[in-house]
Amino acid sequence: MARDRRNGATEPEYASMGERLRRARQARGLSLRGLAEVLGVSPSLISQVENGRAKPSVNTLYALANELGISLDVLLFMDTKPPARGAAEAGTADVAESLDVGVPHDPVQRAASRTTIRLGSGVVWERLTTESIRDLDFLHVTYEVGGESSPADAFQRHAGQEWGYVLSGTLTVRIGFDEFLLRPGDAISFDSSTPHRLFNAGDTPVQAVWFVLGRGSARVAHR
Amino acid sequence: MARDRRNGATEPEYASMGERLRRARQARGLSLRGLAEVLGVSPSLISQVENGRAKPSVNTLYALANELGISLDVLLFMDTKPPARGAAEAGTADVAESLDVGVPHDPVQRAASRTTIRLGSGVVWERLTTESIRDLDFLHVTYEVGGESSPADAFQRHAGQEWGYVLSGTLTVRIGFDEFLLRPGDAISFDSSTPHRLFNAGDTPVQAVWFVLGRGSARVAHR
DNA sequence: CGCAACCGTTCACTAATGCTACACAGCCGG
DNA sequence: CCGGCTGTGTAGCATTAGTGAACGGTTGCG
Repeated sequence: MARDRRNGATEPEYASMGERLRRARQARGLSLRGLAEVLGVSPSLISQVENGRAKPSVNTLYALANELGISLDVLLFMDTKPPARGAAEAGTADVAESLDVGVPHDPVQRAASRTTIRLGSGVVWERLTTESIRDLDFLHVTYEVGGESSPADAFQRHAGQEWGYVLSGTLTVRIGFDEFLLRPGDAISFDSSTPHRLFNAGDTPVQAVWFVLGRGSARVAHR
Repeated sequence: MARDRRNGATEPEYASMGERLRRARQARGLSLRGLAEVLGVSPSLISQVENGRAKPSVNTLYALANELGISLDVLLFMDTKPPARGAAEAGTADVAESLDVGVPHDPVQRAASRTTIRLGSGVVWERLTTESIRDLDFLHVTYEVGGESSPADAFQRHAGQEWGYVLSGTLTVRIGFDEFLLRPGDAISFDSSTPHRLFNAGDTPVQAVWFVLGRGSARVAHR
């Protein structure tokens, strides 16, 4: 009979799912009873689910994911998912842990009063934080028409990872041997150690929000 | 005042979920009975699920998604269906798009195909990365008019730090006892362990890019 | 030191429902 | 007419998701 599965598990691993749920809940500072009341279920149910002793219904699982803002896919498929490459797994946890240095006095950086750096080749960086932070850049970037992060024959390569979101214009990104065209609303994330080059091949300026992590040190030391 | 917290609001739309399932199955050329046998369930169950007459258990839903290679997020969260961009043929294009969820190693997250999570209180999260990453969220956030990250009397509090950039609308941010009004172009960064609450007190939706780091890593000390 | 108010965990019971079995209607080629 | 395929409804049973009360462990206050 074809009853047994060839593709391995047909059943989610409720144990690890419970752990992920627990961590998500605790990260939100929610108590077991508090979350239970919001969802309209009993606290014991959530406890049992988190400990893998009970399997929630789709309704409650949905509500759970919804309330905690967590993806159902990572919740259920985490173990069977293909491994992430590059930017994904590359020690973001370490970076995050060592980042607790320094909380800015003024959290708000107004659009009008940004610190601006004009780079040579048609690129403008505007800092989106009120003070500079070690190993972290939160930037508003403008690529003038023809602007480029580096000459056509020279690629950037540095430590860290970066994430970008294009506000307007069309930004061309080369990462390794791959080339991507980012239009407004598109986002990108990649490991900065992969040679990359960003330029504006369009006919309107490109504006984007950029987030660079761990640029300074080879690998942010932890602990 | 928050909306009804108890029941109702947090429930997947089984009707549209059934439609997506049906199209995914048909796109694979699977008959109802054929799929049923592979999964080890009865054909009538699948028929009922596809017609929204029955709610599957987590087990069968998982097996279903697994076998059809479809994402649980697009399956359950109703508004995850991205509008086809320049689609040639309606039916097949839709199905094809919803089926290629497993695109691996793509650094680019297109605006049209973001994974979307609709939170209860007028807040929509759209993931700006192609895969979910531990301890890191890169998000496009929408606060509907009156939308709020948490009820007026409940503040968020979790591990990590976050950075935000407002694209449009006016976002009110309360951090501890301070309140800030963010207009388009303004940015903010703060420690997530400080109680905070974000809401849209304006009369237009707020759109923002958000970056959260280390949400799941360390647990916040409890008082 | 109580005492209270939280926290999460356990366990037996039951109300709810996921699922099956079976019968049914429609369509096609022989 | 078949025999085989498609998907559909219904009745009912077996499973289980969910409850509520009790438990032990911390924390903080008077």
